[in-house]
Amino acid sequence: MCLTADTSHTLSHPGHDHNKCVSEALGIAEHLCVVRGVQLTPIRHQVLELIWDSHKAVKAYELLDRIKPLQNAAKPATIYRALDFLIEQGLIHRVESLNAFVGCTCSGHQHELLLLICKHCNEVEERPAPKVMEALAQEFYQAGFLPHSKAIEAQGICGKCSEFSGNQN
Amino acid sequence: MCLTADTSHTLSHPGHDHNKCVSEALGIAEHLCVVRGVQLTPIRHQVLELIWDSHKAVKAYELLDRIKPLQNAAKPATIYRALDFLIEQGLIHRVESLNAFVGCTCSGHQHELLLLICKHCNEVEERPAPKVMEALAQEFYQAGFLPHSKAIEAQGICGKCSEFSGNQN
DNA sequence: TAATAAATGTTATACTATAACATTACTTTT
DNA sequence: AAAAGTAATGTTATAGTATAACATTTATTA
Repeated sequence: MCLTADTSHTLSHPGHDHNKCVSEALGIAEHLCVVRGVQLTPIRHQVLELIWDSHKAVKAYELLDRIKPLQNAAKPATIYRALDFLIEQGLIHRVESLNAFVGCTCSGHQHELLLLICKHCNEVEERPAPKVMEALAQEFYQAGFLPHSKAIEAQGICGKCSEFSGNQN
Repeated sequence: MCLTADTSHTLSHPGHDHNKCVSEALGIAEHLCVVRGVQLTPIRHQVLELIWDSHKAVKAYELLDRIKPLQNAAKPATIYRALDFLIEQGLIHRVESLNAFVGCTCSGHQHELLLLICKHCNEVEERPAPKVMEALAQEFYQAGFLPHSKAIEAQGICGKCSEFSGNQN
């Protein structure tokens, strides 16, 4: 996980075993919560699982609809509280330019990454992008700016989708 | 304008003449619209002026409230249409992490910049950050990603504010 | 067990944004 | 100048995103 160039685990490539993605992500989440002494309650676990249903960014109200069969009493606050928790713990990202949420494959490591958002397949790829982060740090220093949080997002067409449209369209 | 390290025109420093900021920004906007053959109508001009009232990011409904004395019939669509136009023309930025809008000091030059958002004074500083952009381009290339638009934002404490809190608190 | 803190339930509401269609104003063509 | 077409605005309604505030329940600690 978190290798700069190898995206085999972060995007749903043809040969990609998504069950493995999910079980890895949930396993790491469970472990981190135990270590940190915070509670990955059933609701929080379910929301995380629903987010990990795909590599696409998911909307809060979509999660609400999808959790209702499991949690009859679910209301917006139910979802937003779970999302707040998961973000705090670095288990998911908020995609600012979409008002949506996506699972984090680097939980426990670096928290702020470059997010590549494909407009075609809607999947979001995380990249640690160390050179970008370094250049940003320099820029902050020059500006005398003390960063608390970053959002570095690009929308466009991912490699997979541009291959298809390039070759077949 | 658009100098990497000189922020004298982009942030309201003590010795900052904001009238000059505004008249420059409006002058450039008027000129660009003429050159491009697009209409900077009274509503669009007023919205741009309201945004330039400060270097802070402004919310759409705040603009709506503030334009009502001038445009009695103003409704949400009035504002959002004007905002869409101004963004298209590169005259303002949408700050994704705030759902808010800020004047662009680099209109006509580079459109996608690093935005430094101060949580204390709420001002937004634009920086071209060429090294960041270069590193991003490399990263896109490595990922096989074709970017259409970027949002590169940091929230934190700006130089001005950290000086004050550092020295006086 | 009592006290405290954490999480969830519940109602209400605030805030952000767009769709859809009517009307007006401006341009271009005839 | 009249007609046709395009761009901008008016207007109503509604969809979508998010939080506040207070009640209740569950878990933790003293």
